[in-house]
Parts: sequence; C-alpha cells; structure tokens
Amino acid sequence: MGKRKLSKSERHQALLQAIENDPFKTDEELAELFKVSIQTIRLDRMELRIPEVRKRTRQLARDAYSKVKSIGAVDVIGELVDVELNVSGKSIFEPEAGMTFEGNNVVRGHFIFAQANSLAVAIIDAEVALTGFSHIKYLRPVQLGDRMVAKAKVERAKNHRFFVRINTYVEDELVFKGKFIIFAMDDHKLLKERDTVLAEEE
Amino acid sequence: MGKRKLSKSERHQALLQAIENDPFKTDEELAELFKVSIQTIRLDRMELRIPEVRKRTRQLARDAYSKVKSIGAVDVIGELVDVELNVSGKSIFEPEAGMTFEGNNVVRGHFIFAQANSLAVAIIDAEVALTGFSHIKYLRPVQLGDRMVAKAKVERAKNHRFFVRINTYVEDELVFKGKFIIFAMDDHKLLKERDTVLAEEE
DNA sequence: CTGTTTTTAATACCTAGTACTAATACGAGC
DNA sequence: GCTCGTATTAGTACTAGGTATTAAAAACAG
Repeated sequence: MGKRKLSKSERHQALLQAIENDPFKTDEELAELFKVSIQTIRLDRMELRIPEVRKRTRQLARDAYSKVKSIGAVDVIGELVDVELNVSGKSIFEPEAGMTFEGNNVVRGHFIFAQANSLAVAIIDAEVALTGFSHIKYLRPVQLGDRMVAKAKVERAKNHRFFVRINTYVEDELVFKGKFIIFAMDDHKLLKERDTVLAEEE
Repeated sequence: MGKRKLSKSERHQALLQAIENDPFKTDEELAELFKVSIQTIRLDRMELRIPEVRKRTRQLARDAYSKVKSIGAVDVIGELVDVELNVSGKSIFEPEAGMTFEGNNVVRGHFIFAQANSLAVAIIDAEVALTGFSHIKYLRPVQLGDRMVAKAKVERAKNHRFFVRINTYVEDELVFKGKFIIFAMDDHKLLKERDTVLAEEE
C-alpha cells in the first residue's frame, strides 16, 4: 500500500479518514501509522480541529448514550428548496451553536448526516420512508457559520425502493457524500402500532 | 432527599445506581455527591470492580461504535429450558471470557440484556419477532463464572404484541429485571427485502 | 543560498486516574 | 472508660495521553 511520503495536505486527508474509521487511535498510534513524530500529529489535529482521543471517545459515548442517535426521529434538518418529487431536491442548512464539538467550531458529523438523510427522505413521495444507507463519506470538516447545501438525485427506483445520491457542499466545495436507499411504505401500520404501544407503556 | 449518612453497603448500592445512570461522573464528582473523600470512592470502585471513568466511557463508545448493539441480530444467548410457548420460559447462560470488562471479571451489561432478550423472543411463537423494551434494571454486577438463570413470563398478549417480564438470577439473587414488548410478525417480507437490497449494494 | 514552511524536540503542566502506605475516626463489645 | 477491627481519609510516587509553548533542525522553493 501507499508507501511514499505524504505531503502535509495528503496526510491531513488521510488523517481525517483514519480517525473517521477508527476514532480510538491515540496520537502515538497515528504517528506510527504515518511515520511522523507525535508532534506533527498534534499539529495536524490542531489545524484540522480534531480533539484528542479521550474527547473523541467521550463524545461518541455521549452521543450513543443520550440517544441523540435517534437521528431518524429528527423531523427535517435544513430548509427544502427545489424539490421535484422522486427525482431530485436541494436543501440548505446553517448549523447553530450546540451542534459543534466542545470548544471548537467544527460541526458534529451527525448533523451533516441528518441533513442528507432528511433530504433523501423528503424527496420521496411516500407516507412513511425507512432509510438504509451506505458509502457515507465526510470529506472536510464543516465550521459553524458554514452554509451547507445538500443536493439529492434519485438514481434508481425499483418497486418501492429508491436509490438516492446526496452531495453536500460548502461554498461549492464537497464536504460530504452518501448513497441512501429509501424504502417507501404504504403499509406502515406496524411501525405506527409499535410507537403507540411503547408510548402507552409510559 | 436522603441526607443521613449512608452505610458502606448502602453507598455501594447508590454508587452502582449513580454510575448506571450517569457513567460519565468522575471520582471527584462522585465523592462530592456522597460527601466522602475521593479515596473512599476509589476503594468502593475497587470492591465493586467498577472501572475508572475513562475506561467506562471508552467501553460505551466502543459498544456503540462496533454496533455490537445489533443485539437483535444475536441468535440466542443462553440455553433454553422449560419453554411453554406464549406463556413462560427459562434460560441458563454462563458468560465466557471476552464478555467482561477489560481486566476485571464483571460481565458487560449487554450480554445480560442479550440473554433476557433472546429468551423473551424465543418463547413467543412467531416467525419474526421485533423487540421494544422498557424498564430495564441491572441490579448487581455479574461475575465471570456466575451462572445466570433468566425467567420469563408473558404478562399480557394483545393482537400480536406480547408483554414479557424477565428476571435474571445468580444463585437466587436477582441481578437483572426488565419488561419487554415483543411484536410477532407473520408478514416479514419488508425486513427481508431490506436486507437483500443492502447486500446487493455491496 | 537564503527565506519560508514543515517537522521534530524539549519542557512544564494537566486530568483522572493506579498502587501503595500510613494515619485517623468510628462503632461494638467488654 | 478502653480496645479491637473496620471504615475512612491522607499522602506520595507513578502513569497515559494529552495541552501549550519555545526552540531548533530539516525540507523545499525560488
């Protein structure tokens, strides 16, 4: 695999990736991985505003714990513009304070995800939609104050399944991309019933 | 609320509770909470085999991340004995190494949960069962080598919803209790379809 | 070859602990 | 009262995984 020495910006990209798919790595491990000193990794993290491993994992734990993970339950994140049902759509979202990591101004990934997810669901003409997803990629960190534009395109539709591609941009720079599979359901009695039962059980 | 000084064992109980519903508390915060010194808290944690806050949260993060939380996907945890379909059941489970927290021998909660969940699902006579749950309580830590006996009783059944109470014991001492709601479904085409589609999308 | 950027090094400090030793307080029985 | 044993608190040395800062060395670009 890639052995030649990476440039700073290449390393930054690789670092974002590496931490994305294993947030538990310490600076020491990352330094070994990229064959640079620990200090270099720390500088990189500063520039990329990536918090230390303990804060990263604490945040992960908190997210999971406080069930903010009920992303599916969020109504709509972002303002819808240009919706052509079952074909394409666009949404604009400006993250607010409280959506960032402690201290710095980098927007937490699941809000970016949530905007994309909301849009994917919104453009499908169905009463109830379930999402499956794959090939999600966060390309650059998004800052507080950035204006996120998500664009959706339905690539295929088969039976009641829609394959939707979402690209999210900040000032024409791609920050996120993902493929979503939306299941449109008419018969949604089951889900509704489940919710009401859970509610009735206090 | 409870102001009088707690005895050691009372404090131990309270400590388990406190950490259960906020695993992010540091020893310092716990010490303030119980009006004892940090050292006392540390001694308590030792005795109860509760790891430090950083390990607790790292574990939480890992659990959430590695989606071992796909507990629903686990086939069956524990050996079924005495099953009377749609009425009651019992299962026996002896946790193995690897199901404990790093270092000490305390069994991780989701295995206890998984046994209960498995049993609840198993005693319901249906092709596919979805679980909703509530009122879960871990009462005492379970050690490696403990033999966990889970007992299930169907309390109510309405339409295709079953309300199941599970109590888990170690040597006749209650270690876990929970109420589960099981949704029995005949028409499980949707779920199956969802899986095959996700698989076909590599 | 000089100037700038990038990388590495070195140091002091921080949090939230472990591991250990030692001193003190508290209650029960006599 | 005093004494024994448990419970609690105190104190010290050490650890991981950092932050923050200053300074030196290396790499590269014109």
